[in-house]
Amino acid sequence: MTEPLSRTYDPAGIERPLYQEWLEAGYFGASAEAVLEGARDPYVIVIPPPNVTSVLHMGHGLNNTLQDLLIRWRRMQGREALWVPGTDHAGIATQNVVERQLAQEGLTRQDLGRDGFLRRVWSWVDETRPQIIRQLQATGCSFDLSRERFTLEPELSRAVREVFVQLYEKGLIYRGNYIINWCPRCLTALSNEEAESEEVEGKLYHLCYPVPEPEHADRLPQLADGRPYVVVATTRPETMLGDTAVAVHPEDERYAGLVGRQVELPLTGRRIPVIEDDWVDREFGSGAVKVTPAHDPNDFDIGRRHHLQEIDVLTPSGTMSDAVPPAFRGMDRFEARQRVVEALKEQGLLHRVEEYTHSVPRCYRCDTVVEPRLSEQWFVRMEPLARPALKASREGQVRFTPEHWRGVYESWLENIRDWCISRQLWWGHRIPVWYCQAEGCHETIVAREDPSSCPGCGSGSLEQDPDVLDTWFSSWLWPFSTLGWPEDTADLKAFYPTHTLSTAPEILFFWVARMIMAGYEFMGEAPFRDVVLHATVRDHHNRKMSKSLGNGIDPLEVVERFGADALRYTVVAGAAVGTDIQLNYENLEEAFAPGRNFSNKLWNAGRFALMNLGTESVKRPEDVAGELELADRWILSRLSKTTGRVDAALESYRLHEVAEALHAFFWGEVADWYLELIKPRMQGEAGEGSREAAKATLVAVLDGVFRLLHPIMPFITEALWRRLPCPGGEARAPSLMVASWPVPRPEREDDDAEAEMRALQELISVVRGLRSEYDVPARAEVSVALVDTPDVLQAALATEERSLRRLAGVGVVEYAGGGGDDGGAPGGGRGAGAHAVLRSGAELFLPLEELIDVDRERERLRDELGRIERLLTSTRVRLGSEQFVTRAPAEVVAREREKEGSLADQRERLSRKLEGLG
RNA sequence: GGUCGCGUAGCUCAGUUGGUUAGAGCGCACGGUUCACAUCCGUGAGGUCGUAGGUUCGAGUCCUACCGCGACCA
Repeated sequence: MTEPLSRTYDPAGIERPLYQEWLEAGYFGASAEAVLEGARDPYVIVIPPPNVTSVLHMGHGLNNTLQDLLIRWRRMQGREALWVPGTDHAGIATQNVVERQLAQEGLTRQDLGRDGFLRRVWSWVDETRPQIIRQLQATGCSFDLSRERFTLEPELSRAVREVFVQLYEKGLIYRGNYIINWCPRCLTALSNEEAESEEVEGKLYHLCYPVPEPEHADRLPQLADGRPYVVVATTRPETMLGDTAVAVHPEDERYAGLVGRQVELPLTGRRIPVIEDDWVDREFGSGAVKVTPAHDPNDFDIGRRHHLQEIDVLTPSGTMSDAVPPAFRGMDRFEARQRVVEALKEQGLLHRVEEYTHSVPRCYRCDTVVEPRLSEQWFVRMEPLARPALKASREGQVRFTPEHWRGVYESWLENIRDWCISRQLWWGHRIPVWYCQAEGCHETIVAREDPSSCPGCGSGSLEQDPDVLDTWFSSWLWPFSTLGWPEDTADLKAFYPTHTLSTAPEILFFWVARMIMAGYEFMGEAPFRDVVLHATVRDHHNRKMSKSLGNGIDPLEVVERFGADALRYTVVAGAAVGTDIQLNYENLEEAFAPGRNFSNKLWNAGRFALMNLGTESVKRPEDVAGELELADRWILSRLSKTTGRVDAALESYRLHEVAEALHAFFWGEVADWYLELIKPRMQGEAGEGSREAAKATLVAVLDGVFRLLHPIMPFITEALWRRLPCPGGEARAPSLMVASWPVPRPEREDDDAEAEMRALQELISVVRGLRSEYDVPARAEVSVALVDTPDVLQAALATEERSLRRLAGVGVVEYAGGGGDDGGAPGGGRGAGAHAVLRSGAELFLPLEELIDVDRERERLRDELGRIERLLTSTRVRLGSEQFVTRAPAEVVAREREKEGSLADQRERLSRKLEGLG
């Protein structure tokens, strides 16, 4: 690709061919041999596998940009960089999507049967998987496609089965009847993490349970018919049909006589015991609690402690079961709620109803209200797995960015609960458990290979557990299953443990914590060193982007309209550590303006530079050291310092700072100043030596800044970089992707040059400001007179006076020694004009006889004087304090004294000028 | 209810261990287009850094309380 650069920036035109070229050149691939032979240090990231259900959203756009940035940076540093791509089978979500498709054809999954349904899902997934990879590629992802993985492929399924069997054999997997979260729409159990709580304004119903033996209840209130009663409160009145006790605190005197007696459970004709349990909060409501062991986790615990009956009043689809009185059977749970309340009211047993804000758990895949429900499921005992994962964080083997997530992670592990891993779905890893069907044999077989007969009785009549495993039960193995585990592969040896995991904070528990546990359990060490929790992408109303709100942004549309580089730059620059990123989905032009504008600037400035450089050979700055001018020394110094800053920011994952530093350098220094300063030199107006020095410097600077920018904006930088002339005809890497990462060059850092340039920039800016202030016509030249020009500025002007003329529209420049009577207005400046005092101390006068408004000038100078005086006062107050002088570091005091001197001088000069105006 | 985070320019946000005259992008206003770029150039307006105390020679930065917002866990 070396045809001439197009006049306007055309992202599609450069991105597609470049990506193809990189792919074919094999730059994305990593070699295990290179690592095992000790030739290179590995740097490894495994992708958080996108769900096969989803088209890419901006969360992916952001996260994969961050990963690609890190991978490209480390690759350029010479590390053997491996980024493992892949996708996740996403059990519930995928099954839901395909079932919805079937529904449109009037079919259910039962119509197709298990095998037929799975074939259908596979054929759909076979389309979406490559689609997702293609979408990621469009954003420039440089992952190693030869290592692409899918959680449900045979190799990874083998890892899942191995893990299940190992944990079962260690006694860490068990099956039992416990309270789980049940989605009545998906008809499956969910883990606690999959039931997402949402605050709602609901109601708290206070119900009356009559006490049939009044002699023990003299402290209780009485119903109209004289019966005493106990009040219990609930947000789910329909569950009262499954109550099997009322619990009170053992030390609650109000109910002392009642413990061990019974109360009537309304509507059911049942009587239930009053029990005592420490768990009850005496302060909450009446202090008495209804206990529904089959439908509430806390009640379940109480129930087990007191051996209470567990009555399941719901069917799997959320209707009332046969365990309730006939009047309610078959009724939907929410209708039953109303009917129970009405019935209680009729009987005078509804004490009161209060507005109440509480949280309601919903299914994270379909948003249906989840029911806590007693059910027989498979669980992982988590406490032993959590211990090393907790230690890893406490001792720093695993680090979090931003750091505060560490606390969130640790507190989750400290209060870990067992993990319900069975799902009543078809799409997923089938649980490797078989039950012997032979008469009298109750053998349960857990096996790596499908068994053909029962090891207990020899019967061939085996039935496999119909359920599948939680999707996360495969995802938690991802960092090593993708590398070939349980085989002891070269990849595993070379690339495990990985280095950085970048993901969204919302899956810290679901995924990150469990991966760390699995890493220690099966590999003996953490799966990665650094966990980067990135920003959440929100819309301009600060709402999370979601499909249901319709406020999402399609990254592909952004890539098509503005380019992958623009997308990447925008999200990197927008996502500061620890903050969210806001993007307006209704106005993509505005939302992606930062990246779009910067891409365009890079293109145009780069194209301009290349045009000027032409095709002649160039030298290295070191080869023309004697010819380097102020601007050259300055920009080389700035490049070195920017390189150091970018490096430090990358090392500590302050990625937005990388973008910011490079934007400020390229646009604010290279394009706005350096390119402007060297325009005449490039034309040869200052002689051949000057031209060569400018060219050598320009090439060195562009080479450096393109390398530094490449991880963020790989396409534009590559397109421009490969057209740069090679200094001294040296060989250059075939692609910027595999060019070396720049290091700071301390020998090029030049504080004098920087100070001189600062003085020159200030002068030019002030002249421009005064021109603008007094509406000097754009093309009119002004004269300037300078008094008491300090050395730095003098030095700058000695070589750059022509730049002052050109960049500030200045004709005549006069210098004067200052002091004396002609004070603020030397030489031709005796008439009216604009005055300024520079920070460096120089006085500036612009004769503007026709344009000047003396009153306005006076006011302007007074404002400036006021500002300087305020600063001077605060500086003097500080310096006047002996405490400050003695206690503050000498360096700070010196700086303060210097400031005082400069401010006092500025004040002096400004007041003289004011007096001069009369 | 518990834990944590956040309140800096009209908007979105930087501001690394307390120490240059508090910054950027977007937006806005004014001026500018023959030769890199109007996705641009130049200039400018706009901030008592949520409120009140405290620690300190010195606080946007540390501490406490309060107000407002958010997240996670119950």
